[in-house]
Amino acid sequence: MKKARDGKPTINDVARIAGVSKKTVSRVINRSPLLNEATREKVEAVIAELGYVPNPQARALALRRNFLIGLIHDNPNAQMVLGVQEGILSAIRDTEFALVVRPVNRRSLDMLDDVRAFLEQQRLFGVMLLPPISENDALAELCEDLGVTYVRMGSVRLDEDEHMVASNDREAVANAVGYLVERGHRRIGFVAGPEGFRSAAERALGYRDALEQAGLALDPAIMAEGSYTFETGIAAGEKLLSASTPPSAIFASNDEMAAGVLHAARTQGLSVPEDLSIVGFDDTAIAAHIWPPLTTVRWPIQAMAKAAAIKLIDPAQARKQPSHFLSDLIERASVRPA
Amino acid sequence: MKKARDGKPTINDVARIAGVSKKTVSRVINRSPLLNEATREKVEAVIAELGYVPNPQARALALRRNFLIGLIHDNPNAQMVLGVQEGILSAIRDTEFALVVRPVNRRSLDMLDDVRAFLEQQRLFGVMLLPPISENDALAELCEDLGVTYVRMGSVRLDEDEHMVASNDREAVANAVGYLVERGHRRIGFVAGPEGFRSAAERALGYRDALEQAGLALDPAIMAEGSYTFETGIAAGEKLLSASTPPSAIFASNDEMAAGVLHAARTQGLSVPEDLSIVGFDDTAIAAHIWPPLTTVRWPIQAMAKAAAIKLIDPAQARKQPSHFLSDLIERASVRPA
DNA sequence: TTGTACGCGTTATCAT
DNA sequence: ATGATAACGCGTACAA
Repeated sequence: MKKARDGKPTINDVARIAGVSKKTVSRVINRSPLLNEATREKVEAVIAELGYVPNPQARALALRRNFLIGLIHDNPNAQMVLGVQEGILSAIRDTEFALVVRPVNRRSLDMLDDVRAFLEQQRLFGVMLLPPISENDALAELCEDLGVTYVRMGSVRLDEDEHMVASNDREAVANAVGYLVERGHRRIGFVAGPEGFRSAAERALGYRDALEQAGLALDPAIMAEGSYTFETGIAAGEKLLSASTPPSAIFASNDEMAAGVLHAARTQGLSVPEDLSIVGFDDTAIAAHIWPPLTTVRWPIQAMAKAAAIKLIDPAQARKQPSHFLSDLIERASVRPA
Repeated sequence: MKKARDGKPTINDVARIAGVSKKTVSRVINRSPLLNEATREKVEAVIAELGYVPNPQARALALRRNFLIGLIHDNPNAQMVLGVQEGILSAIRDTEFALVVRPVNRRSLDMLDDVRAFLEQQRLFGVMLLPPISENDALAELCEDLGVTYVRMGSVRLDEDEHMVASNDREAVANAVGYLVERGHRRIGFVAGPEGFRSAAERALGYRDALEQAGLALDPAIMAEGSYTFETGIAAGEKLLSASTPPSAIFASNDEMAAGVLHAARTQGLSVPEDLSIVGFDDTAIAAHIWPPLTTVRWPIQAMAKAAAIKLIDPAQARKQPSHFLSDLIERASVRPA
């Protein structure tokens, strides 16, 4: 019999000192109902006294599953990734789960192999997939094959409810453009996101919906595509503003591009919102810090991430978690009536 | 004897099929030098064939240490946290280490208890501490007590080299202000960061150094303090610009406040950089996206984080890693000669 | 209600 | 150079 030598106290130390068996201590830890109240209290006292904390590695080995949940992402934007991390943390706070992050490179050819190696090596409890890589069905399939439960975050329903948490970008954009229509804008330009991004496609659909709803026709002359960057936003803005009949308002599919449009407008001597109204998407930090502050659409990122994490770790609660979230329009100062 | 039943193959499966003992397989995995080449190849063939990957939980248990490194931070800004995560990942790529993140609340009274619980529960290999909480000595002491190795990132040398990776904010700010002096500015305002932040104090010292070096006197009328936010930047800007002799240039201790100063200038009808030059600090996303793009100072965050991670996981390399890093001045368009 | 004996997958000790 | 056997800390049958 060894004493509590150097390291942390173990379940054996607790059992020995409390004068019970390991199993009893184990029952106390796992809140087994069939336990004598007196025994429980005695054991709990010893646990407190020793400052005993169960070793998660040993638990993981015995239970044949660990308590790590992974976040796999391709850095869509820093604000979003951090928001997700906060959301997950709020779900696992006061549990034994921890969050391990794994940035990957979407453009890399061996991205899938990279993820596979990661999952096989770490044997995570489950993973969360962030857009845009969450849109990759092969990735979800890989998780399935490897027996790693997963939840995908996305701009639209990509999977079954238990594997999915979605914002409804199409509807959110339709609302935002509708907001412009309500304010009298009839010539509304659109800056699309890059092809291949599901979010970009959804947002484009939302734009069409709103125009159709308002009885307005699509006009390619005031539509452009960017790649979600500031620079491509400038280029898109220049194109739309040089149309023979330029728009009185522009919806850009993300804030970076909206900032680019703003820049292009300013370069052409236009005032925002006096001469041009602009609406963005994402509500990243830029939105509030450019001038004028940008009216934009915000995902409830933390709430979505929290719901997703709960789906992952708590099957009992999973069904009760919403799978669909509505985005809010954040009204700031970049829009005025036509 | 069990077959490779349902789950992943184990070391036993490999040993049985290769016709050797567990220990031999273990030796192969751990690259023990005293091994017959033929045996090694035979075992490696079986490993490849089975797709065997060692179980990290079992290893952790046997070795009595795991391979998780923690990142504890209080979200100074999203860009920085993500940069650090990337840096750490580049250091642990192709190793068995994984990164677990733990955001904490600096203002919470039980922040220390929170971290203690986290460390006791997860038993991490080591942790990285980000500013501003890395400046908290009690936190470092806690890690020490719990036997968790740590490395702190900060704006100045806070600890011994093996526990520290520092940018030299004082020198960086002195350089930035000197850059203004070189361009003929003699009346240079300063927006300090909040009291209690070591970085704020260091940056203020850098400002004083530069003025002294240039033979300029400190003038409280063109100095203000903010709390690293956009709004406090506006307030500070308003104060400085309403001085009886307003500054021709302003150094703000971070980009958010610089953006606020820019906003204040614009509100007062001033053009930047024609009427006022502005320099910020951090090179966050805002810096490049406001108009005019902000000249600012950039930490080599990823390089610092990578060095810090190597110090943590590889004692052999630790000494060779630099502990001090120089920040770069990023010249954009918010400065012009006086 | 509580305890005994064994398994989880790996490494370490000490032979051989 | 290789193997038998005992840890590592915890959970679970199955008994008692």
